[in-house]
Amino acid sequence: MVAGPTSAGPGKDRLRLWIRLLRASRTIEAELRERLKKEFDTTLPRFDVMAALYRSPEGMLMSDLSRFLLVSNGNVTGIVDRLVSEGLVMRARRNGDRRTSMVRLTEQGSKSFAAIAAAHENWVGELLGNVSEDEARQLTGMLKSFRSNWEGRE
Amino acid sequence: MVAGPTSAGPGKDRLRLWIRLLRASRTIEAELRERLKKEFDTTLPRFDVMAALYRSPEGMLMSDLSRFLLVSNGNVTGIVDRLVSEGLVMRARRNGDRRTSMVRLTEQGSKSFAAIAAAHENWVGELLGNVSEDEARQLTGMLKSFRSNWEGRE
DNA sequence: TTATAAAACTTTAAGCTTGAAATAATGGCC
DNA sequence: GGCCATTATTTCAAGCTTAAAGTTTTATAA
Repeated sequence: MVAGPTSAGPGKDRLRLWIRLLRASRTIEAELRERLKKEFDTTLPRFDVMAALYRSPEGMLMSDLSRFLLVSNGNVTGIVDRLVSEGLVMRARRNGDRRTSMVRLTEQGSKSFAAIAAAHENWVGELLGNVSEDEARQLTGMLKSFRSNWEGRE
Repeated sequence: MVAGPTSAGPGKDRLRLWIRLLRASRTIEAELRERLKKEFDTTLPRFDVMAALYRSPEGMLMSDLSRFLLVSNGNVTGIVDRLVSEGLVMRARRNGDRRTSMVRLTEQGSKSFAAIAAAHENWVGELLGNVSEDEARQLTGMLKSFRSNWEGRE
């Protein structure tokens, strides 16, 4: 979805907006992915999972992770598997329900993430450098405002 | 990159903006992907390639496609291979340079794309329904304005 | 010329991603 | 208790994606 509208007409402005939105996020995403790889030998999906877990020290269910990250269940399984094998994440069995397990960062994972997150924030600040903090707040508000349109869809 | 900032401080507003941008585009992208699959049995990457080719009836080089779509060379090879095997796209040998070939839509591909693109535009109009055309133009302008920051970075 | 570098692609290995099917455990309900 | 739907997760096949290595062709230039 990176190409432009193929003709003129009503509704084209929204299509243009969508295309710009997509190009912007893809460009930034590609740059962040590359830096995560080069500087920390990790990936964006791993970073995403660790970021989610960092916010929930008590842990998260696989389905929580999947819902929060907007990706499929099976996807999360694979990423968590790899993080576990790297010692950054652990699955804790639960007494109540043997179908589920709480996933949380190990101590090593938590330390590791804190370092990456700091760099990550600086990168984003740099990549969005010519958006003033005011503009950033304004844009964020606009994005928030039209979020309601698809909220709860997925 | 879907999680929120892990603490407060300067630069946080840009991080919040980035996270909202990413969530917005991922949500819309997921919805479009699902509809492309259900309604037309195709995928977003295929649609992207076809959209690019539709704009260039004379054809595009693989490297043009790759640059335009912001994806790697090898990636485009695979997608075009599949589109060729489906009869939607063709590689035309060139006399001048035997390393390259012009990739373009077949007649079937062109017809097929036109139908999908019409639906696609309606979907985007619907998903961004509560952004007025005015707001859309305004947001588009803002996104364009801070594009210069990473322009040409790739 | 004829090496040698550069350009355009393709191939490969590893990982990400989805949707669908399979497993396993739980929670009603008779 | 025993059946049955539901829930939570994993597995699977197919396709997407990248970076890096490999191939073929073209351009440079000594």
